[in-house]
Amino acid sequence: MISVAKESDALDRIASDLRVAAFLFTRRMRLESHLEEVTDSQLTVLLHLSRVGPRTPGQLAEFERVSAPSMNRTVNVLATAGWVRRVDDPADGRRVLVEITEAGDELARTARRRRNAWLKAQLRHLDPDDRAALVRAVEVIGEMARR
Amino acid sequence: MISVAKESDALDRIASDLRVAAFLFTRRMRLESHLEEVTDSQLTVLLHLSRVGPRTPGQLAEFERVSAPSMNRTVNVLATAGWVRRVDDPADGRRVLVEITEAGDELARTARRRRNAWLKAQLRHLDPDDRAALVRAVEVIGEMARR
DNA sequence: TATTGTTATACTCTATAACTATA
DNA sequence: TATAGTTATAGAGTATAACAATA
Repeated sequence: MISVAKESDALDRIASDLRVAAFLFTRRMRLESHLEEVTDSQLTVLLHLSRVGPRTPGQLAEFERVSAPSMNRTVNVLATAGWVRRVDDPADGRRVLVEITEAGDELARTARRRRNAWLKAQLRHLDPDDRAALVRAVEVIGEMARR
Repeated sequence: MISVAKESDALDRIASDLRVAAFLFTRRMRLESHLEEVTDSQLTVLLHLSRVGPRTPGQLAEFERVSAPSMNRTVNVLATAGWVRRVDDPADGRRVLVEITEAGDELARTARRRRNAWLKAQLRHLDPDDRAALVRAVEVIGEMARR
């Protein structure tokens, strides 16, 4: 029974540390983003659209794991700013496709570079073992988040 | 020059993947927290106070990497709910200490258990190599966030 | 004058509930 | 009746600027 308790304690420790690290890391990245035109969440949607092409609001919400109204607001902001446009789906009158504009695509590229600059500088100084662990952990964390 | 470009591209890829993973993971954990009495940010402050004892609002803000007014709002919510109290520093009239109450300490313990449940279940199914990579990566990410 | 805490203000992110239009 | 999108509403988190009190 002792080993079961130890195992549970160890997992507890990892869980707490991981949660705190992810939380602080997310905040720190937002701080180091130096974005002016869009917020972090907005840029994330923009980058997704840039990579995968037009998507419905519902698909975007599911992918980003947020509610439909929440995503709708983000799309509104992006559309008002001219980074995306809504296009009616000719095959189904209920559906709408959100499409990145040329200006949006341009912005996504430059903003992504700016946003990654700080993090890349951090990664450059890691030793190879740590970097390898990080790469594997990123996959694991991503899978857990999406499972 | 090619290898320099490759290195930069590789770092770019890791940076993007890490950012997305941390972002989604944080959202997913908030979703799986099942907290009613406090939000995620509030509980984080509560747990910190529970671990390290009374701290000034300024110290809390610095530790959590948020602005002083932002932390002040969080402390206000916690104080109104009775989870913490403010105590004047007798040695320096400008300073205030934020102290967790007994009820707050009790809440912190039970809420922490509830919040970790989902994540622990995920961790339990990882194979040992992945878990080791995760542990090391958590240290690395935490250091980057706080550097 | 410098430091610590707080208030004022404004904006983003988020969710649930309700509503509209189409299938 | 079910689905997709949207609007209405409300609350939390965040920052900058301004203010108050004390050292």
